Amino acid sequence: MRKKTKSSFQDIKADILEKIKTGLWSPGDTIPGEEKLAESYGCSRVTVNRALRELAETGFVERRRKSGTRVSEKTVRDARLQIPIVREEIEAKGAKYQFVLLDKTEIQATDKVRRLLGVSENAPVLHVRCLHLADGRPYQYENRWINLEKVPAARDQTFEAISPNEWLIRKEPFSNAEHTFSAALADEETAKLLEIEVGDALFVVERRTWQDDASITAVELKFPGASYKMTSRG
Amino acid sequence: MRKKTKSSFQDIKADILEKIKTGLWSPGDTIPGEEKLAESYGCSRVTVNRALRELAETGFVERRRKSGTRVSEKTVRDARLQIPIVREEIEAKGAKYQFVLLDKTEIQATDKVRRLLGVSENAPVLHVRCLHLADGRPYQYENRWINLEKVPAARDQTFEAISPNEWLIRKEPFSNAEHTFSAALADEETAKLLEIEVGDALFVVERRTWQDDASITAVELKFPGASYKMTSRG
DNA sequence: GAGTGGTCTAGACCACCTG
DNA sequence: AGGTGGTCTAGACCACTCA
Repeated sequence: MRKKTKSSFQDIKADILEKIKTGLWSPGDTIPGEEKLAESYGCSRVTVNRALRELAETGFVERRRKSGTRVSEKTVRDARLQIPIVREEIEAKGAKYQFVLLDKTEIQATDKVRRLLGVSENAPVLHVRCLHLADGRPYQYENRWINLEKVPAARDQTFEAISPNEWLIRKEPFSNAEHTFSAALADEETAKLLEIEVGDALFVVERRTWQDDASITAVELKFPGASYKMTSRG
Repeated sequence: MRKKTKSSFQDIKADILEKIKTGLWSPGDTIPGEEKLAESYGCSRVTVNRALRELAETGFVERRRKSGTRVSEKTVRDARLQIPIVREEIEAKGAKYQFVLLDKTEIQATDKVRRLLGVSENAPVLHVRCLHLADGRPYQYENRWINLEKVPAARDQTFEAISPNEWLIRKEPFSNAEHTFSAALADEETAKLLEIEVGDALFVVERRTWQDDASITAVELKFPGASYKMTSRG
């Protein structure tokens, strides 16, 4: 005899999560199969499947054919980080956004750049440096290399009306990225540009962007460390 | 007349993504409804639904009842960041992990701590400081506050065999966290502990953890900035 | 009110993994 | 070889939201 309680996959998901959180099902335990759960919840197997699939996506359980579904021995934590566009970040604070193109030079890939972009020797690369301002004060120093083999149109862009970042996002909207965060000390040039002291703390973001294994751009972003924070919830 | 091509939701997902990436469907465009797509792919509507649902979860499209599915005007990027446990991070590098408990004191919440933990005045808080070592060298300095109202058992823990972090994870495995990353300069105490110079760069992670709106712990982690990097792909 | 996505069902077949 | 999850189908009803 079935329970006639109406259940959606969300209720089932919540119920299973509850059992895990309270420790009724502990990490490492194998939980009942879809068929059994479907019967006990009085719903079809597909509904249970969806609940379990989503719990697996979130990392609460691990599923394998034949051996069944287990509660994860969760150790590493996944956090979702939103990397904002500088302009939006500044405007969100109610400040006025401006940016200044410092220079734009076509170069041949040096060793460092070749490593960053993964391009071959002597590949044409556009080096762009600019400064982003919030209410007229330096906010971020951007040091960027663009792979001209992949994005030749960048050569003809002045980057006066639109920043390289936004231009690239518009041009190649769907790419993969790798972000690296670190801390460093301001050297003389950076200090001057950001109007801070030599030796002040910098928060550094390095981003490499590619599409279909071909590198598009690599960028180094430096923020005055005393004021900048990046936050993620989850 | 239907195409008889066999399609799984993954193929459909890939096909739609392709149409978006090549610009055939541009940001802002409304794409055909599930019914139409199902017909053109020669599959059932549920299959198309799953493909679209997953694309919506990833942020490529936005869906609304009645008005349909649109290609996102994607601006901010979501990156998945994995915050490792120190011990696992060190061991993954092939180094030997050790940790030293510096001190452990029960205090009454100061203003700073009250703000971090969101507890009331004079709430009992455990302040723990420790140092994590890789191959005997300082790797991370941990400054932690634990809400004793929520985790009274922490009072009786010596934190000699197991670090506060791992103990808490075992005790309260499913909690929410907020991470904040920033850069700072080493003060005298931190420099001494991490065996670096005063004024060297520090990479700072602050994490606040809570469960059901009740704060469990807040921690400040400091790494020598010259060597530490945190990377996310996606 | 009507159109679109959101979800459910029952039954089926497949694919993978483990014993 | 058999058990478990993975996916598909056809049809159905619901819920939201826009006009």
